[in-house]
This record gives sequence, structure tokens and C-alpha cells, in this order.
Amino acid sequence: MQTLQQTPNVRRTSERQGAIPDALDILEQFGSAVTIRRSCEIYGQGQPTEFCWRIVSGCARTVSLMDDGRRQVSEFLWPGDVLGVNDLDVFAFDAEAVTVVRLRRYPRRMVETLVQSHAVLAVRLRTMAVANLRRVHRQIIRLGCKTATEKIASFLLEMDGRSKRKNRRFVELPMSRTDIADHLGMTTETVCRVLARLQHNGTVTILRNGLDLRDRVALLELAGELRTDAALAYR
Amino acid sequence: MQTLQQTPNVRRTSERQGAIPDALDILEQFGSAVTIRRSCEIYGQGQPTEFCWRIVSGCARTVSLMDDGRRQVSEFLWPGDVLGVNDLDVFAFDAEAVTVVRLRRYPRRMVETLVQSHAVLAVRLRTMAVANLRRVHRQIIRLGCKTATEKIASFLLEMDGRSKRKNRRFVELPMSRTDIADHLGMTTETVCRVLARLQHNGTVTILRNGLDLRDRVALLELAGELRTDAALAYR
DNA sequence: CGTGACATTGACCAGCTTCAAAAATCGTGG
DNA sequence: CCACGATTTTTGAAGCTGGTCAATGTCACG
Repeated sequence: MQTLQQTPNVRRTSERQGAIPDALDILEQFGSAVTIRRSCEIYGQGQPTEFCWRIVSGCARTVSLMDDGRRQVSEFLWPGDVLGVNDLDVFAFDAEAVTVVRLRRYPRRMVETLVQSHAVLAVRLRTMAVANLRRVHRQIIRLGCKTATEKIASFLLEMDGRSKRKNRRFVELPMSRTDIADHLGMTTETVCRVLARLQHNGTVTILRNGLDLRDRVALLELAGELRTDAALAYR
Repeated sequence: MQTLQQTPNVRRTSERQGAIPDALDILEQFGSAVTIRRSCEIYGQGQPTEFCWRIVSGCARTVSLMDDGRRQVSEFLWPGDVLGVNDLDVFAFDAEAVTVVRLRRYPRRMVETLVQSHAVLAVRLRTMAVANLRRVHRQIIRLGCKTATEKIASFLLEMDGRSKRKNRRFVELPMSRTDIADHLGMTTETVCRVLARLQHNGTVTILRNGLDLRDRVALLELAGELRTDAALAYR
């Protein structure tokens, strides 16, 4: 179900990002490259937390599945995001590949050890954990007190904010409509209908694998986040 | 709006809990006692994170308020829970007292310093952060893929699991129906109706300031969490 | 004992879901 | 490269859960 690949040459994060050094580089020499095929499992809920991962390329999702088939997609993960560091003994949910995902895999025990000796690394991991917590809380607000349209608008802005290319109007949406629905607590049909309406009134244009944000201001209004500083949170 | 009290004698957490030592004791000598009156603010969203707190007694809530009046109660906090440690520069939301709340307040800078030298403390804080993250994810599942009845049932079990007295059937609910509604993404009316129905079919008995869980198994079934190990998560 | 906040109940309504089916897209093999 | 089957997306019609609005009941506190 999944393909493992060892890369001969270890390239550091900071090299990839230019000349900026990254605390995560401390881990690099203990990492190995892993590639997971589209819609395959990265790890499963309940499994012991032997490893953790950092996404190099592609998109992943964390999923909770209930026995009657209902599904909750907690979050989508992008290059730079880490997976499985905020679980103690066993993983709290499944992680799956939305697209083909290239990962760097690190032994958890090694990370825990290095954190003891490298304060920069500890700080970096904590910062990421806090950022994760904030995203999760935006998600709670989305689920708890927003209408279908507001959810979609807010979600699109979130996805836009997380992508690397800031200036482009194109938002990549590699996940299925069902993924989006299960993420926002609605049905695929409603997701489609809302997107169709947004396209109809000229706010977005639906494209293959994503869409074009024609009117970002309208989206901010629809998301109900114009006045709040939440609008500035998607950085 | 809020009353500050200095306690002359500093009592340690471990003494209170019996003879078990607690890593949080390291902080005790730098803490001061604070008391916040019912429905008053503990801290506000956007304020610099000068302090953090640990609840000694009472119940608190974290709240996000939107400009049109909609409200999201992210979580309820109980004795032993910490407040404001998972925010970096400024607080992400408001924290308010549900009942009169007695707190221990610590300077954030002091905590950050002590964490550097005391690994036990760092581990303890991290464990609490992870526990918090798990609770938040159960909340996301509640909001994302549960019906009104399931939400209430699941919420009652969560509250039951968080209370100290395990054997008692009484669940303390010091928060208002509106608080519960804003926590579960529904209206006060629906909360009332669901509770009324649960009382009608003998699952619970509504009492002042809480209720009596007459049939915990029925609640687990209603919460849709019998098969899942989520049922065991409320420890 | 009165007053105001909160809880409860009822009637009606709307947004979203459900069910069903057509259209588009993807992937695969000839 | 194209054809075909499978999957996903989209659209439509009908139904239901939960929301809205309004009125009444209950409790705490001065």
C-alpha cells in the first residue's frame, strides 16, 4: 500500500528555504525519506508513536472515523507541517495522503532526546504546536457558529493563507469535495452547491484541482471575519 | 470587576492532592492567589501574555466572540487545569469565570525560565498541552459530525469524566444553558428540549446546578461512542 | 414579595440533508 | 491516443432536524 524510498543525499531544510537556518535542521541527519501514495495511510489511530514526520511535498489529512461511517477530517497538512509529534503514547487519529506525499521520517525517541539538549528545537516544536492549536480553534469556530457559506468562505481563506504562493489568486484544493465536507461538518452536496453559488456571483472560478479567488474581499465578508482580527490571522 | 487576594501561606499542589509530588510545585513559590467573581474576565483576547494561571477551585470558560454577537465557548476548565500557557505573544481568546474561581497566577516569564532548567516541569506542561489537544479534537468531532442529542450525551459524559468524584452519578453543570449551547454549536432552546427528552425517557434527572446520570450506558449509546475507544477516553 | 435573569415549552419556518440521477472527470488498458 | 468503466462532481426535488420567535414558568436575590 505504501512505497518507501531512501534518498542517498540528505538535503537540509534551511538549504531548501534559502540561507535561513531552521531549528528542524538538527533532526535532519536522523531522518529518512518516505513517500506515501495518494489516499494511503501514513499512520493509524492507536498505533504506538514510534515515528514522527515532516511533510516535504504534497498534502495530507488527519481523519477520525466513527463506526457508522461518519468521518471527521480534523485538518489538512502542507509542506513544512509536522505529523505525529503531539501524540504521547499512541496516535490519536489516522493520517492519510491526500496527494502523493513526500515525507521526512524521524524516530520519536531521537526527537525527544534532541529536544532535551537543543532548546532551539524545543522552542520551534512548541511554536508549531501553538500554531496548530490556533488553527484548531479557528476550525472550532467554523464548525460551531458558521453557516455553510461562511464555512466555505472561511475555509478557502484558510487554504489560501497556508499556501506558499501569496500573490497568486489560485488556491490549490487537492482534496475531494467529500474531504472538504467532512472537514467542515456538511455534505458534499452542500459544498458543491455553495461553490456553485460563489462561482455564479463571480466570487470564485472553479478550476481543476482548485479555484481562482476573484474577489477576496467578498470572501472575507462572507466568512464573517472582516472586523475581527481573525481576518489577519491567515498569514 | 475582579478581586485580588494574597494568601499569606503558600500551600503546595502535592500537599493538597495528598503525598504525590507534582512538577507544578516548582512554580508554587512564584505564584500568587487570585479570585475572580462569577462571569468576570480572567484575561482578554489580544492582551499580552504576562501571566498564566492554574485553577484551584471553580469553573472557567474560554470564549471567542464575533462582532454579530455569535459566541463560541471553546472549553470549560476545572480545578487543576491551566490557563494561558498555550498562547505565545497575546491571548487567543477570552477567559471568564463561570462560577467564582480561585486561581494561582504565575508570571509567564518565570514559567518560561523554569521550564529551561526543570525538565520535569517541561514534560508536565507538554503532557497537559497534549491532553488539551485531545479534548479539543473530541470537541471537533462533537461539532463536526454529531446530532443535537449526540452532542449533549457526549458533552455530559465529558463533564462527568472531568469531575473529581468518579463514583457519584451527579454531574455538576455550573454553566448556563446558553454556555452549553454556545459550546456545542446549538441554541439554548435545543439544549433544553434535548435535556427534557433525556429526562422524559429516564436517562437523566435534571437538578439544580447539574443533573443525575441515571443511565450512563444509554448515554454512551446516544453519544455514538460505544464501540469506539472514545468511550474509554473520558478518564 | 417583587423583580430580573434564566429555563422551558410551543408553533412555525428555513437551511441543510437525504435520496436520486445526470454530468464530468479520472484512470486504465487495448 | 482513444475508449470505456469507475469514481467524483454537480444538480434537482422532497423531507427533517434544528433554528427562530414568542410566551410562560422558575429561581435567586435584594
